[in-house]
Amino acid sequence: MTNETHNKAEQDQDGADNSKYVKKKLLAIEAAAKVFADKGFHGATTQDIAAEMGIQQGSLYYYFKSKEQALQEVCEYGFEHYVTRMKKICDKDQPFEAKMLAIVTSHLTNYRSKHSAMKVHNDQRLYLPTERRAKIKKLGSEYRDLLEQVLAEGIEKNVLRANLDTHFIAYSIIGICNSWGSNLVRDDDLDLFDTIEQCSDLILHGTINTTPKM
Amino acid sequence: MTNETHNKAEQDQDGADNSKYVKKKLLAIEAAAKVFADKGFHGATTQDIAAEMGIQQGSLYYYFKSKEQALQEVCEYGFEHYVTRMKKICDKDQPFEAKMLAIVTSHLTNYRSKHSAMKVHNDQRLYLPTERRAKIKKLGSEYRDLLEQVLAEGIEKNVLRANLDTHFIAYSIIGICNSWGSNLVRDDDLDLFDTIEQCSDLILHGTINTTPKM
Amino acid sequence: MTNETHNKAEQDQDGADNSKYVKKKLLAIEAAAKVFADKGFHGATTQDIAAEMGIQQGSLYYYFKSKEQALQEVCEYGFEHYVTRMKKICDKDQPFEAKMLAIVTSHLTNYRSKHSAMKVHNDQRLYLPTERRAKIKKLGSEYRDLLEQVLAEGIEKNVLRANLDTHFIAYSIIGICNSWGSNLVRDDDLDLFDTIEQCSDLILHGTINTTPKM
Amino acid sequence: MTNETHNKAEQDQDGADNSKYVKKKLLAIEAAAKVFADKGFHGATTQDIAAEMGIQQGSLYYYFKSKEQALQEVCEYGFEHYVTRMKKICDKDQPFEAKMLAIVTSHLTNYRSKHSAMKVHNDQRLYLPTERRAKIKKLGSEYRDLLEQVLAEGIEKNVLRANLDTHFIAYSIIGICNSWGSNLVRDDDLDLFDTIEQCSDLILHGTINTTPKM
DNA sequence: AATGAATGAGCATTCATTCAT
DNA sequence: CATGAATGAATGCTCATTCAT
Repeated sequence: MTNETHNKAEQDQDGADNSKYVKKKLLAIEAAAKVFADKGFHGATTQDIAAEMGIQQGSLYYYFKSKEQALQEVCEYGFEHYVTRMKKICDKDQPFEAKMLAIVTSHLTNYRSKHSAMKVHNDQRLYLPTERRAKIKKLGSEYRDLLEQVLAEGIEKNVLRANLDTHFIAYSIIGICNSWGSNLVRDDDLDLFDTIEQCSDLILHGTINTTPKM
Repeated sequence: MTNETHNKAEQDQDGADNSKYVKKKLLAIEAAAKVFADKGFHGATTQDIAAEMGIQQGSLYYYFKSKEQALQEVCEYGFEHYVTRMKKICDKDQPFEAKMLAIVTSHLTNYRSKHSAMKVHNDQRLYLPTERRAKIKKLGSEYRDLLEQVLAEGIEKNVLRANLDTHFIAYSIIGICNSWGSNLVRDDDLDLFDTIEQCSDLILHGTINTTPKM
Repeated sequence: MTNETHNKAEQDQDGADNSKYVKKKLLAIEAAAKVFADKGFHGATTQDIAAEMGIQQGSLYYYFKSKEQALQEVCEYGFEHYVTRMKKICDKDQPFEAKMLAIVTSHLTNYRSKHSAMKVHNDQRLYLPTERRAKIKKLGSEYRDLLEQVLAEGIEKNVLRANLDTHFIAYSIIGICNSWGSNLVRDDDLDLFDTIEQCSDLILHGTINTTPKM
Repeated sequence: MTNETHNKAEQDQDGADNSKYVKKKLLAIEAAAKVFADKGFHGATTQDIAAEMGIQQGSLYYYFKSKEQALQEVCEYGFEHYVTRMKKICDKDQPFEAKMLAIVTSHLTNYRSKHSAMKVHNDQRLYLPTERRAKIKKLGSEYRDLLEQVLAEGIEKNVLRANLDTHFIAYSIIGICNSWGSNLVRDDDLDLFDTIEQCSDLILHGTINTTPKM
C-alpha cells in the first residue's frame, strides 16, 4: 500500500464514491495509451496526452505522478484481463484445437478493444526501468507458462507432434499473434475473425500439403 | 568537385579515395544502430551515438546532417542486402522446402550480423517522416512480393496447401522471423541454427500431429 | 475557449481578464526590443532577453513561440501607432509647414519613447523571412504614401517647389529622421526639440542663403 | 607593424611578389563584404564567406585571423579612399555648390562601387569591440570634420545661411546620403546620377518655394 | 479539480576555430 | 595553399515537473 504521500494520483481505491475520479483516471490511461502507441514513449509529450484528454498539461499530474508512471499503468492495463482470460481458457475441459482457437481469439480480440494499450505494452515496456516492470514481467511469464502447459497437454494427448519444443512454440505463437495484432491496430479494414482463423490454421497445420499427391 | 556544398554529410558517393571517410561513416551508422536499438529513436541522444563512436557530439554532424537522417540511413543499411539475397534465393532452382529454409536462414542470420540495424528498421522506422521512408517502403514491398511468389510457386507445385492465402502467410512468416530475430538480438545464448530449424519446421508443418494415431 | 492549442504564446486576444499576461507580454516585447537594438537580432540571445526581463530562458517561450516571432512583434510594436498618428496629422486642416513639423515631431518623438523598437524595426526587420514581414511592409508603404500625399498637397498649394519628386523627398525625409532618430537613441544628451526644429528647417529651407547678398 | 606572429594573415606588404596573395586577399575582403552586407555580421557564417570565394571553410583562416578581423578589414576597406577623396575635394578651389555636388557624388558613387563594404561599414561596425574600431572611428571623424569645414566656409562666404549648425548639417547630409546609398545597393534600377542631383538639390534648397507667389 | 505560470535541465544543431597533412 | 577532420562552446528550443491559486 502506498501510504507515503497523499497525492490523489497514488490512491486508487478509496472505497467511497470517488467514482468520478476513477472514471476520469481510466480516460487518462486510455489517452496516454493512444498517444504512446502513436508516438512512442519518448516521442510523446505530456502535453499530447493532456490535449487528448482535453485538459491542461499541468492537470495531468492529478492523474499520474509522472510520465513514467503513466507508461507503467498503460502497460499493466493492457495486460490486465489477459492472464485472467487465459486461465479461464486453460481450465475449461476442451479439445486442444478449441483451446488454441480460444487463445488466438482472446489475444487478437484484446488488440482490437484495448488496441493502443496492447501495442504500448509490446513496444514500449522496455523503456521502463526494471523496478517498474516487475508486475508486467510476472504477468508475461504467467501467460507464457499457461500457454506452454496447453501445448504440453496437446503433446501428451498425442494431438501435437511429440518432437515439439513447447517453449519455442509458445514464443512463436505469441510472435505471430503480436505481429497480426499490430496489423489489426494499424489497419481498420482487416477482418478480425478472418485473421483469427488464418492464424490458428497456420499454427496448427503449417503450410505443407499433407494430402497424398495424385 | 562538389563546390555547391562542402558538407561531407551530403556527399555519399565521391568515388575517389575518400575511403577514410567511408569507413568512419560506416562506423557511425553502426554506432547509431546500436544506440537506436537500445534506447529507441526518441530515447537516444546524439551524445549517446557520439560516445559510442568515441568522438565529440558536434563531430557527429560531420557524418549525419541530422538525427533523423541517421535513423534513415540505419534503416536502409539494415535492409540493404536483404532484398538482394532474397532475389538470389528466389532465382535458384530448388525445391520449395529448401527455399523456405534459405529464406528463414537469411532473415535470421541478418539479425545476428546486422542485428541492431535490423531491430531499428523494424521498431523505429515509423518515426521517420513519410518522405524519408520512401526507399525503405519500396524495399519492404519488394521483399514481401518475392516471398509471396515463392509461396505461390509452392502452391502451384502442389507442395503447399491449395487454400492458403499467400499474402497472409507471407506476413506471418515475416512476423515469426522478426519475433525470433528480436530474441536473437536480446539473448546471445540463443542458438542461431536451432532457431532457424524450429522456425522453418513450424512454418512448414504447424503443430498438429498428422501421423495416424495408434 | 481555445482548446486546440494551450500555448499562451499563440493566443493574443482572449479579451477576458488575462491582463496579467498582457502586461508581462508587453514587458517581454520591450525587453526584446532593447536587446535586439543593442546587439542586433543574430547577436542577441534568448538568454539576453530573458535576463532583461528577470526570468529564466525557458520561460521566455511562454511569451514568444520563437526568437523570430519576438523580432516580428517588436517590429510591429515599434511601428504600430505610427501610421495612426500620421493619419491624424494628415487629416488636420493645417498649413504645410505645421504639418511637416508635426510629422518630424511624431517620428522623432517615437524614437525617444519606443526608441529600441523603432531602431529594431529600421535595422533588423530585413532579417525576418518574407512571410513575417507582410504586415510591417504594409504599414511602411502606408506611411510613405501618406507622406507623399502631404508633399503633393504642398506642391499644389504652391508652398513647395513645383519640380520636386515627392517620392524622392518622402524617402529623404524618412532617411534624415531615421538617421537622427538613431542618434537620439544612442545619445541621451541630445535635445529632442532642438533636433526636431533643425530637421524641419533643413527639410524646408535647405542650406543655401536666399536673402540677397549685400 | 605587427611582427608578433608569422601568420600570413597578418603580413600584408611583404614587398616581394606576393601579388597573388594580395589579389586573393582582396577577393576575400569583397566576399566577406558581400556576405556581411546580406546577412549581417552575426547572421553570416565563415562557411558563407568561404563558399562565396569558392574555397573551404578552413582555408579562410589563411586570409583572416578571425571573423571579427574580417569585419574590421571590410569596414576599413569600405572607408579607405573615402577620406582621401574628401580631402582632395576640400583642397580644390571651387565654389561651395560644386564642392557639395562633388561630396554627394563621391559618397554615393562609393556605394555603387564598393557597395557591400560601405553598407557593412554603416550597419555592422558597431558589432566590433571598441579596440578594433579605433581606426574606423578616426576616419569617420576626419570625414565629418572635413565636411563641417566645407560648410563653415560656405557660411563665411555668405553662400549658406548664417544660422546653420554645421555639426547638425554635416550629420544630416551623411544621413541622407547613407539612406540613399542603401537604396542604391538594394535597387539596381535606381539611377545614380539622378539620385545625386536630387540629394544635392534637397540639401541646398530644401523644399520650400522661395519664388514670390503671383 | 484544474489551471496558469514558471522553471531548469536536457537536447539537437550550428559554428568559429584549430591543425595535421 | 588548401583541405578534411575534429572540436567544444554556445544557442534556440522542448518538456517534464512544480505549485500557488
